[in-house]
Amino acid sequence: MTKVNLKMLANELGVSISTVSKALQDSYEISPETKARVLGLAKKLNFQPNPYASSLRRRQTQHIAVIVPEIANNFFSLAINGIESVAQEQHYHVLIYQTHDDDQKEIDICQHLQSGRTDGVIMSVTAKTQDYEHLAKLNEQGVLVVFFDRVCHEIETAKVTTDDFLSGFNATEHLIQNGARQIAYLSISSLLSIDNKRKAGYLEALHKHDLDIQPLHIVHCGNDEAHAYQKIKELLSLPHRPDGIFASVETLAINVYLVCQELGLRIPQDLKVICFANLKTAALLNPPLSTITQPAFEMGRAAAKILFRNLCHKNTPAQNETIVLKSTLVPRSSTAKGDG
Amino acid sequence: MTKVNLKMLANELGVSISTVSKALQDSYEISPETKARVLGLAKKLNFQPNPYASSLRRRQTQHIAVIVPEIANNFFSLAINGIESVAQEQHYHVLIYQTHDDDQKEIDICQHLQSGRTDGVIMSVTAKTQDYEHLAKLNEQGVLVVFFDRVCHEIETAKVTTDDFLSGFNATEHLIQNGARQIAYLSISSLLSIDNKRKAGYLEALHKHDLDIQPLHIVHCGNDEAHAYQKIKELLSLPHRPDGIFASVETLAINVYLVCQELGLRIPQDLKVICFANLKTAALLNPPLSTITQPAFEMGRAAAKILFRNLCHKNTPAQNETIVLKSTLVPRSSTAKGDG
DNA sequence: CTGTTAGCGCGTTCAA
DNA sequence: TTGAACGCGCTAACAG
Repeated sequence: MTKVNLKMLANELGVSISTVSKALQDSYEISPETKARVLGLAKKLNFQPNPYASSLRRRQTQHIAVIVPEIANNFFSLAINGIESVAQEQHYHVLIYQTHDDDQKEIDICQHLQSGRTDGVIMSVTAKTQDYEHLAKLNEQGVLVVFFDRVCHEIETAKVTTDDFLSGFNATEHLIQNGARQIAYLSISSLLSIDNKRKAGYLEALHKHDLDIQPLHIVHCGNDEAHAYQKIKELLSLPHRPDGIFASVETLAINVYLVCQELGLRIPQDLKVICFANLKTAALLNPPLSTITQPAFEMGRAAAKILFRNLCHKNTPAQNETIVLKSTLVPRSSTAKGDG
Repeated sequence: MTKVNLKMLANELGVSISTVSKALQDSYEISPETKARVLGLAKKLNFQPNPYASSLRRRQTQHIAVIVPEIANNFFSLAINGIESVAQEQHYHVLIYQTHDDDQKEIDICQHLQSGRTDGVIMSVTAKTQDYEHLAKLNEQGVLVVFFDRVCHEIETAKVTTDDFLSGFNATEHLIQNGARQIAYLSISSLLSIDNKRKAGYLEALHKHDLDIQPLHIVHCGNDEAHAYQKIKELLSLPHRPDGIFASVETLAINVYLVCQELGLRIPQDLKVICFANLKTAALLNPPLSTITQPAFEMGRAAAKILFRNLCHKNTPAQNETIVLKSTLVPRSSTAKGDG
């Protein structure tokens, strides 16, 4: 385990350090013969330049950071998958951080990332993030930021989202077309723009179809699973129980499903349900639920691509456009594969 | 965006660079007053030491790498969650790499990680990994390696697994006790030790109960989803169709479920099924399947803890024990929440 | 208690 | 075409 570095290679070959360095970078100032000798020995000794020395000198870390509320989540893990796939192509390395939806943790992480550990950050904010200073500061420090899904509109930077208003509208209309009249909306946080947009779409659909808005039918479930379960149970135990539910994220949908099992409510006979969910999860649900699926993998890839584009043209002004991808609504009739 | 570094702080305060450095590390050789001044200015200017300069000098990267086949997988994402939680406690940073079960990609990644980018690696090997040189080399280069779940027994290092033989045995016996006699085993790869151990447990259970082993009932499904689906469909279309199935990983279980839907096979009337699966996924399946759940999060935490323990005592010989955690078998009677 | 000095390993001038 | 020298920002040995 002897250190193999530039100096060592140089000694071995009887040339100078800078010659080796240049040869390894295929510089035009080095003769083909020396290049060959250097590359030969480097291969043989399995030389890898020290990334941190390189970073220090070149002022480029080759690292990007991904900050998400939770890794063990169908949406976010798929998005990370997409990000990682682009990073590999670019020979970049991906650092992962999770906030567990704790805004203080988000602040700590961002604070740390001002150290220059990464060239860029791809993130989805916490459901509790109200203060944007830590995000603004990252930008100021020259760390490129790209938001995806849970974006922060107050910061001027690139963003990748889906068409949440339209999805919310379509989802709600889908329920209406299937006969629901008392439709509830399950929210995680009114601080999240995605949540608000989906809710706005929901309200718009109710409005269009002249349906009343029941304040009791807009339920803030939060992130805590047990709490969400309880809230949903209360909702479905109301005297004027809704006959339709729009769950704005997958975890809530699963809780709806579980509560229905407990209360003995049949889907879709007693309750029409539509939810945001990953395709694979959706395939498992039985009785089947209509679902809206976000292109999580593609969102990750898109976010990473913008980041790298901006990294490459660091001198020119960054492209701060918002990319909006389409979610897809998959209707499922419970009759298709019923086993009753 | 002026650089704030040690030199800048030193100039500003009229002291030397090393004084600032030591003060920031709360060294005993610095007077309380100067410490206060230094810390004061550092806070004010929001100084963060450059991590790469630090790493270079201290020969410690503060990075660990996690290599898994797939991030978007219930088991692995939970394990990463566990790893990340320990890393945050230790002020370490987690680099993520996925192989997509491509052994060449695994080799490339390990090759790269010999550069000294990380102090340690936590990994689950590919289903195609046969050659262990790249893993051995990592070890030789002083990069600590800890395997979890898909371990490589040929390399002498710490490992975290679950009791796969016993789980396989119990799973199979569970099916037998529920009346199955022709039990099939769905494998992903005979190169994986976990797969082989589960299969060994399965065979042992058949043996104990004097049941014949049908070669056609041991099916290598591989990693490709479509291929697995096809294989399972063929299995369930055999003239002597099995009346029980043991799926060795979650993704295969889901395919069993889907094939049953397509072929109109009822679980458990026509087919008893048991599978390895995440608890949340298991809760969704309807009709319910009996499942075996690995403590993925705890496995991740355990692996990370061993790694950090070994990192702290880098001089003393590393602890290369194998930690074996327990999986839990959750039987599910289809009568509990039937809706037929 | 503080400062001077010497690297960590690499990339990049500028001379030769 | 090559090499000597410097510095990225930081830590650590040693002097004062």
